[in-house]
Amino acid sequence: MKSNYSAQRELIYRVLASTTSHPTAEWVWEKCREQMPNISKATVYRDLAGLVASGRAIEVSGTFGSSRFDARVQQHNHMVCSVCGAVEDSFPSAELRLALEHEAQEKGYTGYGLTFGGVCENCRKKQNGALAQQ
Amino acid sequence: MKSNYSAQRELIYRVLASTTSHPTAEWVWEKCREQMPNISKATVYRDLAGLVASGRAIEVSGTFGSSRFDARVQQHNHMVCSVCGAVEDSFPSAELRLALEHEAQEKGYTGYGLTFGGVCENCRKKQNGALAQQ
DNA sequence: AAAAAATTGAGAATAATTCCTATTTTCGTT
DNA sequence: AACGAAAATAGGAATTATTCTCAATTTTTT
Repeated sequence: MKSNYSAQRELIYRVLASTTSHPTAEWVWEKCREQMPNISKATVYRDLAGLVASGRAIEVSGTFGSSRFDARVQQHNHMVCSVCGAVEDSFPSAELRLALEHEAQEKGYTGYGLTFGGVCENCRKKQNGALAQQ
Repeated sequence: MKSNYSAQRELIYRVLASTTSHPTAEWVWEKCREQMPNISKATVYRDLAGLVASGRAIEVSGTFGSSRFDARVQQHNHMVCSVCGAVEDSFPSAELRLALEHEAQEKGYTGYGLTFGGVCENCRKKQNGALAQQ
């Protein structure tokens, strides 16, 4: 039975769960080292990614390798394909846009970025193909 | 009069504005080189940042140096301070949360990340202090 | 056209993250 | 409680993304 246990993984989770400060991987590593002096940085990165993949943690405003730019500054949202990383535009319903603007105004924020996760059409096709072959 | 002009800056903007593909800085650089073979990568990074700063472009789902993690996986949003980069939690109104979930379901998305931009309390205090001194 | 200011190119430097692989740990089986 | 296969780790090298430095060039002002 695959239990996925290791002392490192548990420590990393405990450290992350002990704070609400949205720490970086580096910070988690430093904290972990206080209790396990030669835990490797690679392990921290690997296990944090695993926690995210398994839904036990989230990555705030995920980066996808490099920054992406867009000259169309009118407000619109994005969808990042969780399979291939492609970024697509996503245009919100009027209802959603109003709710977002209302929230921002109410709380004194100056702007927002909304990024949905999903699977792009290309990858969806491939997945269906793969499923059909099994 | 500061016109902020340079042939490189204009080319970089034209290249960015010519696509809807949310390119990386690297991609913009490659495209620019087709027309200006020894434009420097540093210039592209610098000028893209300038375009973002001046509102002529946006950075999709902004990264702030390093990835940030959070073990509290219940849905909540974030606010990134545009002055110091601090990440705070932001809890949406019921209205907004419903609108977001509705949109995601409607479009077949699997999740979303909403990050507001703003100025955290700390920096707001400092700004006010700075203003008062002028 | 000269002086001043702003911007650039090129590569070095830094930062963040991933890769490599020999070694160690885990865990079901004996 | 030892065995062995599979999974995970440490540590450092490698890679990737981005920023920095500064002399040279371009643009703007005079």
